[in-house]
Amino acid sequence: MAATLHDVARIAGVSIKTVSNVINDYPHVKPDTRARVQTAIEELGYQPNLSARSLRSGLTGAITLALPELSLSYFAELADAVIRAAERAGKVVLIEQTNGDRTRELEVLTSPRLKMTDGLIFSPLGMGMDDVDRLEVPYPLVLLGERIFDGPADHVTMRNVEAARAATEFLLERGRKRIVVIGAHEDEVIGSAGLRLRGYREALDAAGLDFDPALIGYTTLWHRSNGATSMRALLATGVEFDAVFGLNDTLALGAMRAIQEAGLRVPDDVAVIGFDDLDEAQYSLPSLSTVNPGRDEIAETAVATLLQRIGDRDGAIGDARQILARYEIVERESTPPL
Amino acid sequence: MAATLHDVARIAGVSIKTVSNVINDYPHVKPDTRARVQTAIEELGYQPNLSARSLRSGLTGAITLALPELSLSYFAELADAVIRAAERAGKVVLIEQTNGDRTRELEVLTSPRLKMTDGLIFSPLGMGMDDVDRLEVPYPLVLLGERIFDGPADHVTMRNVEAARAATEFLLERGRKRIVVIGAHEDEVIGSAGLRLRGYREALDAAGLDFDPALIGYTTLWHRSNGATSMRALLATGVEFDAVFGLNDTLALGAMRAIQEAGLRVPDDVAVIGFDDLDEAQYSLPSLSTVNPGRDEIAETAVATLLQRIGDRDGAIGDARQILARYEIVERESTPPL
DNA sequence: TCGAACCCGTACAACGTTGTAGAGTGACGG
DNA sequence: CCGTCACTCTACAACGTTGTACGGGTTCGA
Repeated sequence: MAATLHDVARIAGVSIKTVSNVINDYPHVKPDTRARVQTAIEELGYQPNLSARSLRSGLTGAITLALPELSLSYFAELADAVIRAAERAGKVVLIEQTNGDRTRELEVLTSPRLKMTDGLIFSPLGMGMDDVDRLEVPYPLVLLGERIFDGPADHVTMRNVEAARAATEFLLERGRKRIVVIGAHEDEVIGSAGLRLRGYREALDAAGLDFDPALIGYTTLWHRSNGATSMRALLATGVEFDAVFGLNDTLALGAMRAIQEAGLRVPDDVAVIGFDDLDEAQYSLPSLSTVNPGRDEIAETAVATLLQRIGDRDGAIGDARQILARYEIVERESTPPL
Repeated sequence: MAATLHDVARIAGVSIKTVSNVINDYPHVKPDTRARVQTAIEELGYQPNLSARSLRSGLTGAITLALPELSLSYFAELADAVIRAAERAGKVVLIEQTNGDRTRELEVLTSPRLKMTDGLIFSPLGMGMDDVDRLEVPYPLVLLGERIFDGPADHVTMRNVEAARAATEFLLERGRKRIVVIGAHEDEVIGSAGLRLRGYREALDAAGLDFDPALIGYTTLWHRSNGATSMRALLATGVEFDAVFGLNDTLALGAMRAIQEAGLRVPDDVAVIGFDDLDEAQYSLPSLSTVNPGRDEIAETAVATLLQRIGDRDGAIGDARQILARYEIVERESTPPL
């Protein structure tokens, strides 16, 4: 059986509270008492019982990260970044997968399992603005993503509209005029698809170009195969274009494959840009230009914000905050200069 | 503040133990008492305090999964599968990243943070056979991977040698005779690289072909760029070959890119096969044939085995077991039939 | 020399839960 | 009519930790 404070105390010949004081670096302990206790601790290989500590303190030292699924590279890389940020703060991360399913997401928000941790970083995909009040929860919560805005919780996200506009302008500056979009969602206003499409339209407007609905490829899911399928469908319509903006990298990579299959060359005939800056974007053929939406910054900020809320037991921080990460265009082979 | 058993008991007019009995479905509770308690529970929105329950029971209902990093697709997909399997059993998963660093791995094995969970599923990359006794730990442990065999813990893994042999034979059957290997490790005997290379050699032997060291590409890391670099180096030697066996999918995808850059065609000039059956293998151009090493089965078995050990407090199960998953060749465009 | 101030350590209670022991009630058989 | 048994519920202790309150000792200045 694992050693407890009592065991250590008995061996060191002190009270359990003194042992506790040594462990928690309480200053008023005589050096030789401290040494005696330390020796006993090492001798027994004592490690504190975290359940007992949690019960006493009300804190666990863990946080939950709820996201759609780790098989999606974007979320895997996000989880990686969150775990690293948490570790730097001495916290540990528990992961829940929702599959982007609204019901499951709502479940997670009220799951008793959350009580195993001190707070939640939540990246919903199925919930929408109608569910905004479900975010009114009795524990610290930081929201990610672009499904819900102006909710009752701190929200850390990316500059979707500006970044998408910048990506589009990046193509326009390189002489491309007919830019296909892959991954649009019908009638969506917010959500990654809606916002990024808005950025695209803003860039066209600013350049005095007309928006051509024939250039928009719709697909609900954002897997690579969806990018390829959507692109093939557009190619089949015979519409003319000289560039593609994939609303995320996997779509762009799928689209790039379809373009090449059709005998067109990237980037000579068609320039391609993605969004997310996944690791694999640098290894495609040709390597994929993309938008780095500040994922590491988002993870870092989300963890820091959550820990602040956890530490702030009397609500000194105040209302929900909106925090936006910096984005950056990453130029690679798929978008050559003029 | 959150409600406790005391609050519920007061409202329902019973003792806290009766409430506890209702919650734990203890049979001898009068129906109307039960109903009264249920009502009180719902009225207060009572949820049990898991820290207290853990303290009392010694179990947390969580397990730790320690792996190199989630940014590597293989491990992201493994984590996904482990989380799903755990969830089916009502358990939750906490993830630790080691970066495949030996020191960090040894740290994780003795980290106090492990006490937050009931057991560990451990996939080391830096540790080796010399560290085998470090696996003698005072908590339930299931080992994954091929760094350590015949250790003191249950071990769930894939049939590396057989599967690699099957992949090689698959190429041989399709008329390929000079098969490059990408991803070998100098002088490695076990480890994924060592075992898969052994399978490759066994297939050659069985076919009466000589092993040609000129066909082996060495690279320590298994990222896509390493596959590309290693392949370029081999191309530069001018050695002749008609197929490539990437010791994992990312290497194979990187190698495929380098082959295509060099003006060779896949699969006409060079057939390519990988190992792991990552999601992305089906979306490359051409799509990549590969070995499905039974990842889902490994995850499922690892969780089941760990939970057995956790439930087995008096050591009834006995010695460490070795469990091997079934593999399967996945045929795609990169390896056309004869 | 004495009180104040500080240092070091202890005892006890409490966090919220569940196991154990046992008390009270009613039914039933002898 | 009494003992037994099954049922329902309660009181209490315990899991291992830390906060609070306090007691005895030393040191220092007046």
